[in-house]
Amino acid sequence: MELSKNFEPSIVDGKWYDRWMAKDYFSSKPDGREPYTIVMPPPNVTGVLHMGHCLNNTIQDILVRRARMQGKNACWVPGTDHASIATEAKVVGMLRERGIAKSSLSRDEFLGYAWEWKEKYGGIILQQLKKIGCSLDWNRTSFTMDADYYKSVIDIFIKLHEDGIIYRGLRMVNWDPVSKTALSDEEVIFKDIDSKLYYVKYPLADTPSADGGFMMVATTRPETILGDVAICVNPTDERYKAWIGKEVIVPIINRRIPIIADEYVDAEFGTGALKITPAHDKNDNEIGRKHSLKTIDTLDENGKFTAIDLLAENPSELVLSYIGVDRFDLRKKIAEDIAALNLIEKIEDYKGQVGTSERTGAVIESRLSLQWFMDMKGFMKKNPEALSSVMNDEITFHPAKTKNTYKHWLENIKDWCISRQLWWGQRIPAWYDAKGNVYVATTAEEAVVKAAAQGIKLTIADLHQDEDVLDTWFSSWLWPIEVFKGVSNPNNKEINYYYPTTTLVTGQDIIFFWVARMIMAGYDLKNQLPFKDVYFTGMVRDKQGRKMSKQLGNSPDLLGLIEQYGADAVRFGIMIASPAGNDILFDESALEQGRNFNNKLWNALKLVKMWWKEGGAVALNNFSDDKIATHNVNGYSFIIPIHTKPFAIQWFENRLNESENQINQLLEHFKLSEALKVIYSLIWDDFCSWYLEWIKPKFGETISEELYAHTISFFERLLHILHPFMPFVTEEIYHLLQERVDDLCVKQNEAIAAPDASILQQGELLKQVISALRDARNKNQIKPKETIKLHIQTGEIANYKAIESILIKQVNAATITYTDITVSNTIVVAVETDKFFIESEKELDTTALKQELLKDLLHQQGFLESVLKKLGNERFVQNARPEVIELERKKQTDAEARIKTIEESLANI
RNA sequence: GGAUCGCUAGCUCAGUUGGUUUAGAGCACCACGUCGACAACGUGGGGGUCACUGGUUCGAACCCAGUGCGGUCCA
Repeated sequence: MELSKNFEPSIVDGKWYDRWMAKDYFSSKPDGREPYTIVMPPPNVTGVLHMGHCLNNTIQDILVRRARMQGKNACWVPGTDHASIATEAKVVGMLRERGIAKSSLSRDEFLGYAWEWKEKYGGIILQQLKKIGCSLDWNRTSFTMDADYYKSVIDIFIKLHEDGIIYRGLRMVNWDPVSKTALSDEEVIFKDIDSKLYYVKYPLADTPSADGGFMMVATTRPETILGDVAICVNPTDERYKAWIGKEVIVPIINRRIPIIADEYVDAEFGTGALKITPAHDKNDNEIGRKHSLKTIDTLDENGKFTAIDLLAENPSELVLSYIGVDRFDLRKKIAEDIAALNLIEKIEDYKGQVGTSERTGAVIESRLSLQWFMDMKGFMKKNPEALSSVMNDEITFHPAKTKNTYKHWLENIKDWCISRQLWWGQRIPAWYDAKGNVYVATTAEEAVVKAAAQGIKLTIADLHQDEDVLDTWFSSWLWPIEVFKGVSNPNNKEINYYYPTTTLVTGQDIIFFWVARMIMAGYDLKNQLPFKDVYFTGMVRDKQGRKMSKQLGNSPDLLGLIEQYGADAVRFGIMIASPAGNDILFDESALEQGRNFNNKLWNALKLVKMWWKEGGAVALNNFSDDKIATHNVNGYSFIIPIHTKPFAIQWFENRLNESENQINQLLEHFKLSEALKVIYSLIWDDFCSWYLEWIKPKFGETISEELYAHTISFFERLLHILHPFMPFVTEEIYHLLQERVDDLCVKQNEAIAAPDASILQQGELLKQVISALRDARNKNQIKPKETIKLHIQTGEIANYKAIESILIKQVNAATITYTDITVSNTIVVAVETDKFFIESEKELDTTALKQELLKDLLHQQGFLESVLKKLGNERFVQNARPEVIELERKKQTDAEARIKTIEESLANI
């Protein structure tokens, strides 16, 4: 078969994915093997594949494919998250485009549209994962709103309520006025903003004159002033000691409020006096509670002014005119109106921070609201393993530094607000009667029973269900358990086999949202960790280190890249530049490198196939082992091994064993990027640049059956090692190397022999000599086509006998001879303690040669000096470990020998 | 403001408990090369006071302290 010039992924990729699917390689069932389980972090059901997913899922695929080849029962579970707030926002947007307002729909109508949307767009992202080769068990595809899953979430809510962990309460929450829902602390992103600091005067009450003095307060939020209930100062602040207990007047509303003292106030900030607005600030609310102050709410759920709490005070026309004004306009308006009263001293520029909604970007309002919460401190008391298991590495975080972040969060954990004022999600199973009593139960029927148990007689008609749904993460935290039905059908065969899962791969950004909570759920519900290793990826950024965003337009079109470079090249590109836990600077040139690597493999295939002849595939065991024999060289008798195997085969066999051990070690430690680098260099440098060149026959000649069989077998081993990283190209070449029925995808690993250090060393010497001689040729402008005569002066002729034929070919020598003395009128090259004399037709440029040697001499002398200094230090000789001293002695003798060699060479010129 | 991580070649990063030839790789760069695998390539090459200042040690990129710069998380 004629092979194309380059590897063509677009033709190959889909073909193999279909075949793997047809053969059902990715589906897993419990059996006697050790399981290797990964649950995919479920992307938003309406999401599309981006670079972050690509990185994340490529890593998981590498781990899963490797486990599969190691003979483990690999199970990788796909699925999607209903992503309550994000999806609802999308559906609302879609409806708006169709001219439908959410407010005009009933809950059921809205959910109808939402499900329709989900069915239409829900699967897209999963289909895209097939394009990058993800070997997921598609039969297990799960969704966080599947019927069983939904019910499990509800059941867990009820259980935790019964445990006293979930409660309902009126608390300060983070309120998103755009999506009109409460958010958890984790969903609030703090951003730096430029704002103004307003210095407002609060006139002192009960003073005879209008100009009886005032309290000056600096605030960034004058729009909340009508909700002020006190002014607070630090009790140690000398400036204000006399004021404590007096009253001031709130501008515009003319409310009398007290001046109180609390340690919380920072005397350094602003004027040292803080206005207290318990309805609109978390800290103010704390102080308000501590000092039993009233709460006066002046902003509604849309972030617009409301006067409901003010009506009792008989507010002025001016106050009433604010009704319905948005908070940001209100800020300007109220500031102006206070200024008109001559009560603003000054306005300063101020750099502050505000919380914004992770989803809508809206500035968050702290708002007093009746919501459902989880008592996290109480929960942690019940499940202390959630922290200890991570700290003692039962659950190992990679990189380990993320442990600190985790610890800090858990030790300062706050209650989790789990209710959301949305419709898309699991509806809270709480039922209210007319008196406002609440019954937590799966159904209204059960709620009636619960009420009866409390002696309250109700019918279903008397109850209405809570309108709110649960935070998305309140369902995601069950993911590793419920994808195996561990909640809905406890102790089933699957959960007992696959759980705890093996490895979790996810972004650092959701360590609190998701990772921490899965660990908590694992211990609370299963009394077990949910996974043993957590591999955190960094964020994918662009070349300049900027976050990828729609606005910047710097997020590449992933599917376009796959089309252009091929899935393997994309996988390579993203993995080669991805140190564990660090952000990845994505650069398309890495994809080019991946594509070039594909071609390198492809061309190696073409070369090897050129050597194929009828009956070429010969079993390896047809060839006998090495033996030891005496050998005659130049009249001297040497004991040297007679290799029936050519040196190239021996060397590469050992090189493979060495590398494979190294790669396994790297992968055990999740150093995927480094492992790929080792594989890349093993294939490109050792296999292609050295091994294939060493065995390459002259044009028109063929290689021996032995060489051919070994080469095919080496190539297969390389493909095997590379397969988890680049599944398509490796499978394709595996099948092109020779006719076969099996697939690389499920080929099992074989035991790796220990490498023979002496052969590896000899290989290194050979490479070093070849490079040095080529360098010398290059520097002396000997053309590649011109042959040389090579004279070798060495104490170890045996070292060179086995590699002579390779050396001749690689440095284009006509002859090789061994010599005891310096050969005059030649280029001299020193490697280790051996000398090489290049005899050539070419006129020699002795000055350049001399300079080269002098430079080397200087280097060696400097080196020797540093070694001698060490050895001359008495304390070093006394204290250092013997093997370290031994090593330094060897360095010394080596350097001395080399200096001698160079000096002799210089004398010869 | 608190916590935390980092600073090694032009760029992105390795460097395992301090000693392994006076620091390694890939990309980029320079020179030469189009002999039957590969120019998306080959063969060579140049390039770093390991952020700075002190300390511990026979010995420091590595350990300790401080300074500077940058990132991330939390408030």
